[in-house]
Amino acid sequence: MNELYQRIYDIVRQIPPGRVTSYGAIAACLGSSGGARLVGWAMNASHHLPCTIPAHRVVNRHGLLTGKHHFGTPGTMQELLESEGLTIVDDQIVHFADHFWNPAKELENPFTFRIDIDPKKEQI
DNA sequence: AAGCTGACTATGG
DNA sequence: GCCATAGCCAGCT
Repeated sequence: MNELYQRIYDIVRQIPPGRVTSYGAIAACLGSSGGARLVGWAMNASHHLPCTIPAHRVVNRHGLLTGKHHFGTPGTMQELLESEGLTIVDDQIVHFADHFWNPAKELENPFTFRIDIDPKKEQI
């Protein structure tokens, strides 16, 4: 568990300012597609952690600031993101796809999975 | 020990 | 695109 958490924190720490990613992307980078909730729980646990985790750069797949309520005061997460040059409207990141940071791609790890092929269309 | 909850996501209608 | 369902893992009651 500590190892998995450490890996999650390691990825979150590597998110460059002004960029955001999603729980699922991190989970997928670790190999557990269904572990998106675990990432959220790790973020929650990161609060009482000595090191600083930019959890505000992690949002859900819609770019919605679902975890803003866990930053002590609601609005902190949005403020942090806006201070990095992002725009948030209605708790949602504007041009989310444009600021999205894919850990599996940016980190260039071996788990890089390409979704070039569409299994539905291929119909092997 | 069993069940519920949660900062989630994918899929089917 | 929206709603309902299911799968997922860890922690808490």
